[in-house]
Amino acid sequence: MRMSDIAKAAKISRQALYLHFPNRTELLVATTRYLDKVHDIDSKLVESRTARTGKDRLIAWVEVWGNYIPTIYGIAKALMAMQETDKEAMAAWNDRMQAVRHGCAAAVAAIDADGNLNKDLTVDEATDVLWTLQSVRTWEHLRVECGWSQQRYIGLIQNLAARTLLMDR
Amino acid sequence: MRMSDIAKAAKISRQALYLHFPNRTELLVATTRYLDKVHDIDSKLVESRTARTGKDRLIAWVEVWGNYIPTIYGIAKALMAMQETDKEAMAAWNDRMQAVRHGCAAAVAAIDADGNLNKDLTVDEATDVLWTLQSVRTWEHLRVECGWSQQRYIGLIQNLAARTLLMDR
DNA sequence: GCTTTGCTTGACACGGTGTCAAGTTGACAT
DNA sequence: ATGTCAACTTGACACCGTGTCAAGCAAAGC
Repeated sequence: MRMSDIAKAAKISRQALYLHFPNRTELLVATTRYLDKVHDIDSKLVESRTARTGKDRLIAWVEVWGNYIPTIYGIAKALMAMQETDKEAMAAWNDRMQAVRHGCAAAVAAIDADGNLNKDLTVDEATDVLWTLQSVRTWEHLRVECGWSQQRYIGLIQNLAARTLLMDR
Repeated sequence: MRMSDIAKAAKISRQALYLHFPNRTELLVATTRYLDKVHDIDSKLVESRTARTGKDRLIAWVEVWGNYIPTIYGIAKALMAMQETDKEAMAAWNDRMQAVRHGCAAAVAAIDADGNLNKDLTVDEATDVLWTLQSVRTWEHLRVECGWSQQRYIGLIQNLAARTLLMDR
């Protein structure tokens, strides 16, 4: 997606884009912010925190974030591609991914509070594992490379996360 | 890594590079082939197949491939970055990743032959899951983003793969 | 001594980003 | 109706990295 493509789609000149956004990176970042607002992701995340047990919360969290990935995937891919060259893009993307990590940490904390966390893992390790399983790259691999359905993806990650993070049943 | 950087490192002119490789993609692809040859990855993979049980084979396979990732990571990253724009780079990378998938499939088949495969998963699903856990992106996420050591990474993936693919103990 | 091979220098086209200058258009106030 | 301002347009250009082309050089092999 070049600036000229975006301009064409918006039916303005390429130069007019630069009147609104200083550069490509800021345009992409602004778009993610806009998507977050439109889809009201924050309130959905809060909902996932109302679950009673840590396990339920984990399942809910995986579903909420996992189902949000498809809506941001296009932008996410573009932003990830710019990370190598653009420091600002990197910072913006890392910032958003840290927010996801906090979601993971909250779910892990809830499990731990139940005394239900797999004893092989520290809280930090468990958070990293969940964060990795929930990453856009993992979603991309299963959905795009492996051709899985969204439903199957969600089900697998829930299963994987439960098996890995919860104490042996 | 620009062509001029590579030329400088090789102490030849940028143009001389084009006398040896038609373009950047082919240079990168040739480098992966060279690395495979130098590190003799094939024979290492064969070794991992001598393990007696499916589980042992899984553990060995995760270790062999997981420890090879660091040596190809630089090239892999460059090749992955070109996938969006360059069809040839995409084909080359996919080809190599299919080889990894075959390794995953072999390990899963060995587990299945032992009658030890998690009944929630088909052979194909199990292969996809292992392939995802073993992907360069997952390695990158844990080692670079999360700052894990190589040893911890290997241990986790072995643990995760065993917990997910093997029948409940 | 002549040819071939592998390299060099230097120039240039192309595509994409970002910048700059000058001109157009329509809304609004006076 | 006139002036002003904001939003936009067109068109040009610099920069960077890839890939191409031409001409020249230097050492090896016959």
